[in-house]
This record gives sequence, C-alpha cells and structure tokens, in this order.
Amino acid sequence: MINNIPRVRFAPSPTGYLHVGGLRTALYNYLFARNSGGKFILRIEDTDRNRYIPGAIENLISTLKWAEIDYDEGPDIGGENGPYLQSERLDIYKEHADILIKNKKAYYCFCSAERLASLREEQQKQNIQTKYDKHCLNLSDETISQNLSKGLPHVVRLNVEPGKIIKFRDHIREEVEFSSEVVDDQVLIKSDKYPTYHLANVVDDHLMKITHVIRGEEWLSSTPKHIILYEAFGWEIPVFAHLPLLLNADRSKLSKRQGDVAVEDYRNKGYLKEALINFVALLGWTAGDDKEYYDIDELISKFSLDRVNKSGAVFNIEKLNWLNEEHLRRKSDAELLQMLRTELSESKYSTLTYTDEYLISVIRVMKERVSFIKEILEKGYYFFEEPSSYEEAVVKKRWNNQSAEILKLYGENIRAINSPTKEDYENILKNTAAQFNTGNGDVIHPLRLAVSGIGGGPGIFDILYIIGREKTLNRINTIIEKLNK
RNA sequence: GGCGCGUUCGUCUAGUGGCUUAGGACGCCGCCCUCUCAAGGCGGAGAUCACGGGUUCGACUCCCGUACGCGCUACCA
Repeated sequence: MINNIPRVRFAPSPTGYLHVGGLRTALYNYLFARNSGGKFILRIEDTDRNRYIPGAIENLISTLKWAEIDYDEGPDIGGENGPYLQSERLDIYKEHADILIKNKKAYYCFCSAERLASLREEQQKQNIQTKYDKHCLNLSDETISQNLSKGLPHVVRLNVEPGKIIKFRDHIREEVEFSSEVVDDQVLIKSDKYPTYHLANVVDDHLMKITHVIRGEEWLSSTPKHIILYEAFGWEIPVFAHLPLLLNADRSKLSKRQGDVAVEDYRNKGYLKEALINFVALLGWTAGDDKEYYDIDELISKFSLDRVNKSGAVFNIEKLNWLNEEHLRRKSDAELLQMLRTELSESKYSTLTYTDEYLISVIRVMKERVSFIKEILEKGYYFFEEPSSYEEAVVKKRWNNQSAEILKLYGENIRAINSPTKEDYENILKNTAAQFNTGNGDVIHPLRLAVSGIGGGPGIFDILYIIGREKTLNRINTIIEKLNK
C-alpha cells in the first residue's frame, strides 16, 4: 500500500442536481487527490432505478465542470477501471454476491415484503431494534434451488455474525466501534437484480483501488456493513474519513426548504465558482492560520484531512457573499468584461452595443461597489440608460431652488469644451461653484441626481467622464424640466 | 425506541494541560477617509468554552455521566 498512490472518488447518485454538500465532498476528495499526487475518480451510483432522473448525470458532470473540479477517471472520460456507471457493472456485482453466497457470508432470502413489514411492525411494537430475523438463513439447498428455478422473487442478504465487535479507525473521528448485534442482514442484491449501495460501493471501491473513502457523515452508521463486506472478501480496508454535515440555520441537515441547496442555484444567482469553492472548503476545514481568502491552488497545497472538523457547519450565506465580493475584486478587467457582456446580453440592454473601453471603465468604477457582476446593471443602470425618475429622498435633501440655475451654468461651461477630461469636469465644477459663491457640494449633489437619479455611486467626475458630455448635458436639461415644472 | 457521532462569540472557526483577561473571519455598531455610496484603515459590542462530576499543583484542552442536537435504523443513496 505504501507504494500505491492515493486514489479517491466522488460517488453521487443521479437523483437531480448537485447539492452544495455534494460539492464539498467532491471538493475535499479533489483537494486530497491533487495535494497528494493521487487520482480522483467520478463514479455514478445509479443503482436505484426508482429514483433515477433523466439528465441528472449530465447535470452532475456539467456542474462539476463548471466548478472546475476535474477527475482523472469517470463515465465521460473513461479510465482503466471502468465502467464508471454502476448500472453497467451488474455482472460484476452478481459475480461477487455469488462468491459471498458460496462462502456462507451471504444468503438468498425469499421473504415477502409483507412478512418483512409485519416483522418490523412487531419489533417496533416491542421497542426493540428493527432488523431481519435471518428467517431464510438456513434454507436447504434443495429449497433454494427449487425456489430459484420457480423464479420466485428473492434478494441476497449479508450474513452478519452476531456477537462481534466491529472496530475501525475513522480518519476524522478516530476510533469508532459498533456491535454486530446492531448491524442488520442488509440486502446486497435487490429483487430487480440491482445491487444496493453497500455491495456496489464496496466492490467498486476495491476494484477501482480506492485507498481513502471520503464521504458524508450520514454513512458512518453503515460503515460496519462495509467493514464486514471487506472482511468477507478478504480485501484490504481503505481509510475512512466521514465529513461533518452541512446544516440549515436551525442546525438541521441542509435542506431545500430553508434555502438553495443546488449548486446550479448559486451559479444562476451569479456566485463565482471560486467563491463557492472557497466558502464550502472552509465549512468543516481550516488550514489553522487566519487566512480566509483562498484560490484553488492554495486550497490544494494547504488541504489536509487532519484538519477537517468533527461537527456540522451551518451554511451561512453572509460569508459566501463576502467571499464573492473578494473574488470579484481580484478578477482581471478582461474576465470581468466577459462576464459583464454575458449579463448584458441577457438583460434589457441586449440590443445596445458598447465598446470594450466603455464597459471596462464602468467595471473599474463599479466593482468595489457590487457583490455580483449583474449588480452593475442594477446599481449602475445609469451607465446604460437615462434615469427615468429621481430618488425622492435625495431630491428632498439635495435639490433646492438654486439647483436648476447652477446646473444650467455648469452645462454651459462644459459645452464650451470639446472633449472634456475628468479633470475638466472637476475644474469647471469648482469654477461654477465659485461663480455662485457656494460650496462644491451644491453643484455635485444636484449633478449626481441629474445623471444617475440616485444619491450614491462612483465619484461624480468618473460618472461624467464615462457617460460623456452629450449625455451629461441632456440629463441636466431633463432634470431641470422635470423638477422645475 | 436502538445504535452512532457531535457540542468554543449570532455564524464559520483558532486552541492538542500552564503562552488565554479564550485569538481570527463574516455579520452588526462607531470613528477616520470623503462630493455620495462603497471599498479601505482604526476601534467596539459579542463566548460563565452545553451542564455536572472526576483526574491534576493547574483543564476549553484528559476521563465519566447528563442534557441537547444531528445522523443511521429501507429490496434509497
């Protein structure tokens, strides 16, 4: 084992979208692999035909691609240990189940759903643990082959030996111990011939040479079953690492009711993959220093399973928002330009054309003021259209009976200059204020209102310079008309 | 009900027996900067380290118990 490189996997079920918890599990596996020079495998656990949703696999893959969590082997790219879709490995599971049956580690069970239900009901009534009563364990070979040849529906169950202690070391939780008395004779092969998670997972992890099983805490309780399977096959047991759960604000398991859980929801809202990854990485892991902002390369170099927490973490959107701002501000103008163009093409401004130069100047003055690129179109709408109204409170506070005259004069003064620079706008403004014997603010605020319609935003001279002389003059005329009715 | 796991500021966390009057980050509040809004800088409030025992000269840190939370308890994963 020492010479083997680490091999880890992310093994989601195609039941819809990629959950943010799944993203974190995938990320930790990915970080671990990249950090240790190991391999990361994507395997699709589509053994439940009832829950299968068409398109879910494609969706999972495209979401992982968006997040740039790339894998070395997987259903769409192949690899030496495929196929990577469990539904294409049915023969393998049958073959392994047969080995178990031959060695008395598993057995056929012909019990009906009704019997199972009443058994469970009875156990619940008696307040004892619900588990299978090994009713079919000692069926004679004759009975079994008769039943089989009659085509009776059946499953294959794990034969759990009672009275044993199953002990294993979880990388995150240290020693964990279960009595085999509490381990059910789990169904391994369902009556539809598909394997259950437990069999498929163990067989595949072994065949795919997985060295570290990094998965959510919800699997901790079924790990004894997996240990029993590894031992029944005589296989080496991988290292287990059960990750703490992601929680809602009320500390219940993160669910759809209380907010968005699909990665694509966050993507659609405009969150950057860098921010989501940074955020989710910090939910349950810390490098131990005071750093909060990480790019993927730093995450890879610093990640260690040793520093993963034990307790669940509340998914707190405030911090995600902050990280989104941080990542946004460190993006290059070129990247932001591309993102802004995408937003524009999907907005009501899609028919308008703007030069790269124009948009970059808008980006430069707006990026410190937004959390999302799309907010540039909202908070900085006046770079794309004229204000159609003026914010009431600002009018009240900043517009007085002198304002129209001041603006008029300012307009005349800038009209005299052909293509004013930012400094020209500023110098003229100071002159205008002096002419009126008033403070700069008495010019600035009405002017800001005229060109933007609102009270806040980038420096006024930046705005004027970006929108240009003609638009500035038009907007001055408009506000004078509208407010001095 | 049974079994398992967990429990440090509102939230994410640092802390591995004395360095701790428990540190950082987000959020919140204030000040500075300033034409506004942000950003940035500075500062503040915020945690009897779930509770109770024990071990120890000394415990947030080790042990036991209790409480609470969560997970599992399917021919779902």
